[in-house]
Order: sequence, then structure tokens, then C-alpha cells
Amino acid sequence: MKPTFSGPPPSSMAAGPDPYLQSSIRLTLEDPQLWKSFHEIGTEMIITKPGRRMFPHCKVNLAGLIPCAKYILLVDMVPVDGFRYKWNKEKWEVAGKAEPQPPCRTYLHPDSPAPGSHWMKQSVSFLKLKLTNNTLDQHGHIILHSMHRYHPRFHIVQADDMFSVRWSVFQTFTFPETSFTSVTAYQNIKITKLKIDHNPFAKGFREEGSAKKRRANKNLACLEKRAKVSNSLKMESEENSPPEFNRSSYEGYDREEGDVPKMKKEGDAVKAEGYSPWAAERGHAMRTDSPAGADPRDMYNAEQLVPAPAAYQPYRFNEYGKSPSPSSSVGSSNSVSARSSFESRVPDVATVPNQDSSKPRGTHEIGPSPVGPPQHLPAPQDFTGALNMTMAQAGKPGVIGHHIYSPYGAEQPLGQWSGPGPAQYPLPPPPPPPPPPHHLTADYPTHTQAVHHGYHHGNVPEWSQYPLFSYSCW
DNA sequence: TCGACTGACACTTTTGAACAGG
DNA sequence: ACCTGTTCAAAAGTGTCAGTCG
Repeated sequence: MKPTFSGPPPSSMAAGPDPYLQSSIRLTLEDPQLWKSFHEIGTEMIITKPGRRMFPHCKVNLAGLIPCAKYILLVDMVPVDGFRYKWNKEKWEVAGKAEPQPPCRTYLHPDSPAPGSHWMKQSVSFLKLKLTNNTLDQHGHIILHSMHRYHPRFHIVQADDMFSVRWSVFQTFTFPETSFTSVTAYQNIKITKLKIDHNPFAKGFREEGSAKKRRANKNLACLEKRAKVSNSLKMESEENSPPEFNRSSYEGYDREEGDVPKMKKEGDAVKAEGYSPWAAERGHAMRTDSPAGADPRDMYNAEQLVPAPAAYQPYRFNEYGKSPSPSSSVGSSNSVSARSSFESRVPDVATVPNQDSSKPRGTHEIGPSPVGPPQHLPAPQDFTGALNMTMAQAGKPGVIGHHIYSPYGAEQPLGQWSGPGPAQYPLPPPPPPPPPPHHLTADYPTHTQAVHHGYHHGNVPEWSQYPLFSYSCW
């Protein structure tokens, strides 16, 4: 776990701390159990034209940073696969190929840049991050397509200012349980209930709440109506737990709002994974396997090849909750560590995360993808993002960088959608994709494994050749 | 016809200005 | 003059639902 990555220190850090120390950076997700509870059902995030916050929102704890060195924190959303989904009969089904990727944007944490001590003294919240489906958005919100699946990535960059970002080392972390399906209206009533139960702004919709009966009644009516439509669910006219679907995981919530604690211990959590709607469909596929070769994320291969192999370095998974990371001291007791382990930043194409799985759960590291180039994260996007950010910053201090994106520009091919991407699971060839094989869980066999990888921009040959994407902040 | 999407709505929490008191 | 705490209105965030659109 001691990373040792080699690579030229960013110029920006020349005077600063030893870049090698970055390897000890740890990122832990706060409220992992809440995330898990959503994840097990199939998290949905509403996206609206004016922008909608995420719930749960991303909140992390950082450790291992150099107190006096400055860092920039970024978050972006990457497609989980190359499909579009639809909610049909109480479950998500593949509805075709994903739409062309919308303008890529990265959310820059408002405090950036800030010294490591600042980031570590308390949890870092991305509460104000908003998601939108408006491709012409001028507010800097992260643009997503509805009915597609995404997962957030957290980037930590040691840089004194936005200008030096491109020369800095990027360390990226992802948490399997934070994946979600973007929707313009909730599809799964279980998710709706969970949101209502845990989101304070939705208190008015809680049945037991003092709030309006009128609303409550309406809610019930609505639920019933929906339930009918989906004949499969007979349960919840009120609060009965859903039948076959994730029953166990859902019940916990059903009756106790905010009672996340009810969630089982980590050990159980792993099992719970099996209840994931996505997982269920997939059957065992999700777990151990997903042949790398079949990784849906293969679609990213192209991009990765372009920029720099180094982009996808080693990933390391940590088992969810398996014993809190020692470093977790920084964070709240309930947090998942993305972890301590940092792997070599040396371009090691072989060690890509793979979704999966070829390794048994519990394994912390993911083996090399048989399939070749690293996959999963779109490299170009990363680099361009940083670049764009820098540029934006230059032109407009501090805030929203705009849109230089060329969403569907020529570079697109290099982008995430460059390939059909099927892969990980036996997805039916192109066109009519069969039942969706996956869910994030599939991608990440172990429950709360966090993926972590670092890369250096210096490995990028030509920044200018990649599409820029703006970043949003605050 | 149907599913995805939109905007108004009622409700809630959050925010911050204004004010009072020490 | 400064600090702290309280109050209150405005702003902003929620899910719902009827209507629109393709």
C-alpha cells in the first residue's frame, strides 16, 4: 500500500512537498451506508434543466495530504456503460445504446485550491454540485443524459493554482456505491421513499410527518397508482416492504427514516449486494467476474490509448467497510475509505481496474484486464478537464468555466462513446441489448471497494488535441 | 398510445439581513 | 464599537402531478 509512484514532480510543486508522498493520500466516503442503501435498490438522481442537487450528496474525508501543500478537488461524472435504460416492470432494462456524451464538465470544489490541512480538518462536501440535462447549461452544472448510468469520480490534484493543474499529479477515487441512474422523474418508488425518508427537504412528504395530510394522501394515491401499473409490486400501499425486490435492504428503511444504522454491518453488506436490482438480474455474473474482456467500459479504450497510458494506472479496491481504515480517523466513523493504497503511477496498463473482476471479492486489487488497454475511465476527459479548467480559470477567476466544449465534435471518437462498449457482461451485441446485465455492483464486485488511481499529466503528450471540458463550481 | 420530460405547486430547510441585548 | 444571539422573510431544495411532446 505504499505507493510509490514515480514520475516527475509537477513543476508547480517544485518548491513544495515531495510529490511522492502523495501516494499516501486516502479518500473516504462519508455516509457509505446511506449510499449503500440506495445502491442496493438502484440509485436514481433527478436531473432538471435548472440543475438538481444530488441526494445523497458526495461528502468525503481526506487523509494523507501534505498539510502545507495546496490541493484542488474535483468531481466529474463518467458513464458506467454505453447503454440507455428504461424502467420496465419494476426493473431497469437496457433500452439501447447510450446517447452521445454531453459536454463533459467537472465540478471544482469551491475551496480549491486549499492547503492539505484545510481539506483534512473536516469532511469535504460537494453539496452544491448540481446535475442537469440541459446541454446548453450556462451555470456550470454537470450535464448528464437522462436514463443513463453514471458514477462520480473524485480527483485530488496537488497544485498551487489552477494554472499548474496540468502539470500536477491527479489521483482519482471512485466509490462503487455512488453510481446512479440519471432520471427526470423517479422510476423506482423505493428510491422515492428512501429519498423522502432521508432528505430533510422532502420531510413534507413523509407520512408520519406532521405535514400535510393532503400531500400524504396524494402520495399514497400516487404510490398505489404506480404500484398498480407495475402489477408486480403489491406491497406498498403504505409501508409494506416490497416483495421480491431487495426486500431486505429496503425494509430497513421503510420504517425508520434516517435509520441508516440499521444497515447491517459491513460483512453483511457484502451480501446485501446481491439484492441490488441490477445484481439480481445479472445473477452471479456480477460478482466474480466480469471478464475483463467483456467489460462494458471497453468503450473507453480508445480514449485511453490516446492520451496516455499512464492515465489509468493501477487501481486498488478496498473492501467496503471491512475495517475502517486507520486513517479514517479523520473522517467520521461511518465512512468508507477509498484508501490508503495508492499504487504506482507508473503506467501500468495491466493493472486496470477492471471492473471486476476477475478477482474474488475482497480482493483489494484488481487484476490486469485481459482485454487490453485499460479501461474504464476516459482519460482524455480527465486531462482535458484539467486543462479546460485551467483555461477557464484564467479567463474568469474563480468561477465557472465555460464551455469550450465541443460535445459532439470531432474528437468525440476519442471519447467515451467511441466504442460500442459492450463487454463486461454478456450483453447482446449492439442493437437490441438484452437485459441489462449490470449495475455497478457488477462492475465492482466488492461492495465498497473504492478505486483509486493516479496519473500525471505530464504523461499526456498533447493536451491541446483533446476536447476541453469546462468545470463547474459552486 | 405511451414514455420521457416540463413546469407549477406546496412543502421544507437554509441563508442572511435586521435587530436587540450585553 | 463590537460581539453574540434571536427573529423573520426570502431564497433555495424537495417530490408530486398534470400537462406537453415526440
